[in-house]
Amino acid sequence: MNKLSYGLLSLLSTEPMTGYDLTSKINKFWRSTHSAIYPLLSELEENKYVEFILKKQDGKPDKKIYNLTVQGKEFLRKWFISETSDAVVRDEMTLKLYCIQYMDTEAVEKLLNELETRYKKKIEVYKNSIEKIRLKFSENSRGVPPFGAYVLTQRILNEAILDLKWCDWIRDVYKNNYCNFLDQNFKDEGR
Amino acid sequence: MNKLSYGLLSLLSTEPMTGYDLTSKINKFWRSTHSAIYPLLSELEENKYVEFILKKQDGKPDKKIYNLTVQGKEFLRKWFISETSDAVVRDEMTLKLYCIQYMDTEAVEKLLNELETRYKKKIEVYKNSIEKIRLKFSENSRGVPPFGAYVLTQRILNEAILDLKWCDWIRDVYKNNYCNFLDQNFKDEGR
DNA sequence: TATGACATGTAACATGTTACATGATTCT
DNA sequence: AGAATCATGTAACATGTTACATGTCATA
Repeated sequence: MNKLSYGLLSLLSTEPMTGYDLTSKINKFWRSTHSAIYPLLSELEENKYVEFILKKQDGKPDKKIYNLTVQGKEFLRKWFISETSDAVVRDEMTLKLYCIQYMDTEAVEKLLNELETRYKKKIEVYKNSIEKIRLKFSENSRGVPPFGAYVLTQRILNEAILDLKWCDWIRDVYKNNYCNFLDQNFKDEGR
Repeated sequence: MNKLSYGLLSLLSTEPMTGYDLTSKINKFWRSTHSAIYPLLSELEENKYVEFILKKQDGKPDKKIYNLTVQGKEFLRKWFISETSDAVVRDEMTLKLYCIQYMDTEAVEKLLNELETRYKKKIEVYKNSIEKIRLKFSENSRGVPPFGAYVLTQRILNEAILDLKWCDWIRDVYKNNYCNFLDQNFKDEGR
């Protein structure tokens, strides 16, 4: 089983959704595209872990609203308590920073500015996401509270805030002639 | 060009290395395996971005010690100042946490314990890595100081420390009957 | 009038992982 | 005695990305 398939079941445990919805929701936590998701949904359906009801629309293609089956729920539970595999992280930024001392100051400045802009934007986006979850839940308290999405969004926000501080730290150490960088510890004062 | 290829050039900018060395070093920041790296190294060599000298050994296969060429250095610089693509993150843990409110307390406890153990171990490992960099540099000050590896290692350590606090926070909110989770903000007191 | 959201799907290509293959030396 | 480290490589398979394909409606 593809890990992404479990992810789809996981999202469907909170509410019935279309492949389109799944694509946009899962992308906040797990990089993927609709081209990967639609075939997996078909496979899950063949294996009777999900089923869908067709909702006819005009103008747009008909919607397939997927839902977990009983087998899907059992399957989800088994996976949940099974061993969790390590995170796969591939961030081009890290590859670039590895050769930072090989590059001239101008190039380094450019990269650090790019990173800071990125993290600032991320912080804004995910702060808004949390606000949205808050609002949605206080508006209509029926339905299951999106606890999973909430804690995961909070994690991404935490990380982005920390990364921004880290950028600042790098700039400091770099400016202080990084040859004595070992004397300059990272200090996180919290928030 | 494959991103990983740039990563190999980036590592080689700090010192000449074998494919074996590259595999172990890059894996701290970018998930990959030797089966992907060796073919890319051959490709880089064909394109004259790297060259190697053969070091004969007995018992073990001969070593190929790779080094950047002038073209490789130019190529590295161009990449460094080009736009950086977004990080690809795929962490099974996040997929599991999404359906946390769907699972029973026992299963949730099991997962949170697993995560905490993992983060604690990571913190230890990367604290040691930083110590090693420190020691290595204070011992022999010849050679380029590994500034890139240092700041990247620090970042991973930061993240693991934060994730551990985050786990703690989740447990708190979860125990307090997570239905009113929206009143419970994550607070990072720093360290 | 062009872009983006909605909505589903396939095909071609690129990339990544696991297993196969070999084999000495050192540590537990 | 068995596992880990060193050291390189290939083959088969799994997975992921980009481009192709279609078409309406709302917004800028």
